[in-house]
Parts: sequence; C-alpha cells; structure tokens
Amino acid sequence: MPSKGATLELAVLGLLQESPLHGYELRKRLNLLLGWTRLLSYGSLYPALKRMLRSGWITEVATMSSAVSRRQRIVYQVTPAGIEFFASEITEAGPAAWEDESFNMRFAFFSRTDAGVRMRILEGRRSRLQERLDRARALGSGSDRYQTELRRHATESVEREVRWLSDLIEAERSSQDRSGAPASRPTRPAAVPPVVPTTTDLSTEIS
Amino acid sequence: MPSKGATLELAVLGLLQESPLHGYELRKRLNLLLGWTRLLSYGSLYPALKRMLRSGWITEVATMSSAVSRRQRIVYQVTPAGIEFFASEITEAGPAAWEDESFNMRFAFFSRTDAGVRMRILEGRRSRLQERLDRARALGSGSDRYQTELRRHATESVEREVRWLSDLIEAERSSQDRSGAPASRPTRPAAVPPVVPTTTDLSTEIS
DNA sequence: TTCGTCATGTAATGGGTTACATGATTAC
DNA sequence: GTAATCATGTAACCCATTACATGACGAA
Repeated sequence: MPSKGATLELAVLGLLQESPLHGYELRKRLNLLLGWTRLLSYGSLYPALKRMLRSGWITEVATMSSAVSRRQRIVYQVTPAGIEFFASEITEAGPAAWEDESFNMRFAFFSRTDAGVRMRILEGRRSRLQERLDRARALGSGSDRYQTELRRHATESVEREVRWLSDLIEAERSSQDRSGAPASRPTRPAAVPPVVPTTTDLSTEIS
Repeated sequence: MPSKGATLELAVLGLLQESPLHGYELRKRLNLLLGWTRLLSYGSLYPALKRMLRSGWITEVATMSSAVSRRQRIVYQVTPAGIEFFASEITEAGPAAWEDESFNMRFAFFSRTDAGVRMRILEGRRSRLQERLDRARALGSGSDRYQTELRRHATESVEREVRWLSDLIEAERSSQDRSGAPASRPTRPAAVPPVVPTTTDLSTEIS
C-alpha cells in the first residue's frame, strides 16, 4: 500500500494507457497534465520509470523502426499489473484522494472512473476545502497589512475552487438524472457539459 | 548562497523578528503564514531550527519563568547575523523570488521591504505567471473532457492572480505618487489601501 | 559544421513526511 | 484521575531538484 504520494507513478500509468510513450514525450505530457507550477525534471522521471519497471507496472517495448524517425528511444507500455494498480488506486476515494496534487491527478483521469467514485471524490475534495476555510476563518486575520491581504486572496482562491466543485457536482448529478425527467439546468452554466465527444488526437507523434 | 528553497528558514526569521517564540507556537504561526495547503510538521520544523542554530541565525533564549506558565519550552530569538541574512535574502529580487512559495513568503514580509524592491518582486511575479499562461496557451487544450476542464480552471486561477498582482502594483504605484498630485484611484478598489495602521496584537501569549 | 533540440541517464544533496517516543500541564 | 493539548524531539524513508555528462539527429 503506497500510502505516500505515488501521484507521479499514477499519472504515468494513466498516460501510458492512452498510448505507449518514451520518456521525453512523457515528460511533456506530464507537464501538460500536472505542471502548471514547477516543471517535472528528468531527474525525477527517469528514476520513477526505473522504479515502475521493477514493480512490473510497465515494460520497455521493442522500439520498432517506424517509417520516419530512427532515434534512440525507449518506449514504455503498461502491463496488466500496471493497469490493475492504476484502477485500484484511482478507485479508492479515501482521504489520500482529495489532496491537491492527488486530486488533480485523479480528476484528470475521470473519464476512466465511474460516476459513483467521481462523485465521492468531488464531494470529498469539497469538504476538505471547506475545512480549510473554516480553519482559516477561526483564526483572525493577521496584524500585518500584507499578511492580511495575502490571506484574503488565498481564501478567495479556495472559495472559488469550492464553487467550481459545486458546479461540477451539480453537472455530474444532473447528467446521472437522465432517467426521463428533464434535468434541471444548474444556475451557473454547467462547467462540464456532459455531451460532446471530442475528437481524440492520436496525431501527436509517438514514434 | 543557499540557492535552494530556504523559505522555511526565512519565514522563521521573519516571525522571530516580531517576537521571540518557541517551536510549538512558531509552527502555528508558520501554518497561518504559509500553510493554506499542507501543514508543516514538527519533523520539518525542529531540524530546521537546529540548522539555524548551527548557522548562527538564531539563539535559544533563557526561558524565563514568566508569571503564568511554567512549561518546558525553548524560546528562540534572532541574532544580528540572522537579521542580516533575512534582509539580504528578502531584498534580492531575483528569479528565486517569484516562485510560488518563495513569493508568498516575501510578500508576507513586505512591510519590512522597501517600495522599490516590492515593485520589482510584484512585477517579476506577474511576468512569471504571464509566461506560464503563454506556455499553456501555446499548447492546445487536451483531448479529454476532464483534462480540458482542469486546464481551464487552472488557467483562470492564474489569470485571477495576475489581476490581483496588477491591482497591487497599481496600488503601490499610486501610494508612491503622493507627491502632490492626487493619486488617481485605480479602477478596481485598491487591494491594499495604503492607510490603516492595524493594532499590533502582542496578546497572543508568548510566555 | 555547427547549433538546437531530442533523448537518456547518474550522483549528490537537501529536506519534507511519517511514525515513533516521551513527558509535562491543564481542564474537567 | 484522566483525557486533551502542549511541547520537543529522532530516525527511516522517500523522492524531487540540481548539476553534470553524453550523444544522436535535423536543419541551417
């Protein structure tokens, strides 16, 4: 039981389930996925891939000499064990699931999560944030001008995320409710409209 | 030159300059200051204090038996070296200053930073965020519904912080401009109104 | 041929988290 | 007396960053 933040590993497994990738490309996608803040370094990624190889979650794939490019690259693929691990980790909606990084990662792969779990994770995340707000409000605003301003801004950010989650939850709920009764539109426009099967882009060069 | 994230050390030094504190109380204040996300653990704090003792930035203070409480506690105080280190670190407005954690820390102690430096840090931070937005926009939104939604929300958060910074910059600028000409009010109400000397709370029990 | 980017790695270092361990003091 | 909180620490583990090192390939 990897109680620690195995979020990098999970993200890799999630991405590799879309298609096999080599390290360099993987890094770019990971940065897209989780990297609004600091960028992932190779010093993190490659050792992680080694660990995952040892764990048997991924394998190196025969780097087939495809038409266009003949570069030395090592393409990784998920194993059944990897898929299973990913599924079990992403499914359990425990406290580990609503931490910042961890939550974002799980959210990114919601398409492969079923509605019940999605709901529990969204709600868990929301109440976690709510707790933070309560804690913050319990303590008065600091004495310092700038510290006060900083806390105000931070608080507003969290409140904003709570609203976002609420919209998502409502959207999820009403998309489940298509049992005949016309789903009542949420007040704010649904953040994730439950329709629109976006075109899958497999064109991004994989080798 | 501790190029690494010495942000914990700096925060401690900043707080201790307000008043001497013991570890337990220090942790609470640090969590208030920097801890909207994960909470600081003693396993981080106490070793950090040891390091700072060795560096000569702080000293243990004779735990004088004050009226009310007779607990075993170790009160720390900043040394002149500590003050100097803090001042020099907080003054240099280099790239290290506009990283997330680092920026927040510096901002929290803006009251002890002069206007020029404040300005450079605020503007540096803003353009750093602007870069992030540009990078994000360069890459199209992902193929996945949830990933797209996640990126949208992240982007909006950053945009919001940019606006916040712009307001602050404007407020700083107009508060410098009190050279006779009545400072033009910024469009949005100034985020940090340059007046109001809040009452300093020294009542929080320090021993 | 040279520069930029693609591509993969390793070693040192630093430092945070978790879990463990202890005990004093206060409030009930 | 007993539970909660105050208060301080240590050790093991994990892992991310930084800096270093190498080299192939493509375009100019």
